[in-house]
Amino acid sequence: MQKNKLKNPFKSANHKHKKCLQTALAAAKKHCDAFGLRLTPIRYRVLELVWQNHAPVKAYNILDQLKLAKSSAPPTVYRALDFLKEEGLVHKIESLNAYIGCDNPQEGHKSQFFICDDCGTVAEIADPDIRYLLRKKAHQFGFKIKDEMVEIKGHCQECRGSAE
Amino acid sequence: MQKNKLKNPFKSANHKHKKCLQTALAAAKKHCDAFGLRLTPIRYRVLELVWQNHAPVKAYNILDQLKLAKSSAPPTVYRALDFLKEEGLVHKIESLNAYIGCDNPQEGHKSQFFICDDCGTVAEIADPDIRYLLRKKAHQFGFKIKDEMVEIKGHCQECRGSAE
DNA sequence: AATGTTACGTTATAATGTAACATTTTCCAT
DNA sequence: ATGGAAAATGTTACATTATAACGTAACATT
Ligand SMILES: [Zn+2]
Ligand SMILES: [Zn+2]
Ligand SMILES: [Zn+2]
Ligand SMILES: [Zn+2]
Repeated sequence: MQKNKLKNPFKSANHKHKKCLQTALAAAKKHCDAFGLRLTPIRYRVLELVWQNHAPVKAYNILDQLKLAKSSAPPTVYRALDFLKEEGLVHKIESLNAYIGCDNPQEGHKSQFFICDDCGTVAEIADPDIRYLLRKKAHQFGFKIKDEMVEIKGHCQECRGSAE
Repeated sequence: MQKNKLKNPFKSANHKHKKCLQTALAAAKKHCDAFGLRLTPIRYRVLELVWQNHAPVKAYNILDQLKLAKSSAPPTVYRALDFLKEEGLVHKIESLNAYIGCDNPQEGHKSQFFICDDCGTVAEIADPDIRYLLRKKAHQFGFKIKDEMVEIKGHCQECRGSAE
């Protein structure tokens, strides 16, 4: 197993989040342009709302915020989320029924999530060692992997520090 | 990384499932006896229904089957499931919102699940290599793991064989 | 018997997610 | 440019999953 260097994927509490948001929105535009996909106003707005921070956002929370501008119904949100998921621009955190923006849409969509139970922040990593090991294990009993969900709950470094 | 031998954790389609059921129920009784816990008729019945096969069972499916005997409501099922989860006798498959009996309640409750999209069968493994790797990765950025969800979707050996 | 504790019953409702169909907008070939 | 197909959105209704709140029953301890 090779050494894959891993810097802390958690964002510090005082990072400049506006930059995260802008980067994500720009990357989404670029992605959709490149593939001839339509990042419509609704989709763009939903993506923006998913990216309001690094904690997962619930579909009905997004819906409430859409309603502030104009009357909307659940399918509006779920359609936009489905599109964004499909394109790897957001991920669903299954254990929370909530959605989070993808850091790195271009590099494939199989990631692992570390979720801080204290601050709610989620860190996404796409670690080749983990994926390799899962594939190796699956191979041992003839299982062919199509999709992977790895969601790890616990306490992030910042929250552990401040808890003492 | 040591070699952990891994036999196929999937049950073949024609295995003697009555035995799985009996073993699980006996293990549950033993566990509850040992810890002074009450495996009441409702809890026992719900466990039995969770174990009707090796595919995850939905709460409202269990509820429907309880209703055949007597009028029941959602809290009845969810309370029983909560108890059984707490004791590691069943697991919730988060990506399916469904429940499955635990093969091996005594050895801790952190497992990985391999889910066949074709036959619905779920295999549970408790692989130390996977857990070790996740802990190692988490440690690299100061994350303290409290809970782990690893749910892998794909096609089991039997279904792959018959698909050709 | 009185008390505390755990489990269960019951009703209502919250939270999450889809089906189905009508309407509008966009795209693109003529 | 323009008509028709395809894609996206609007709208209503509904399905599914889960919990809150409150009361009662069963069981154990004193
Ligand atoms: Zn940020
Ligand atoms: Zn934290
Ligand atoms: Zn079996
Ligand atoms: Zn299968």
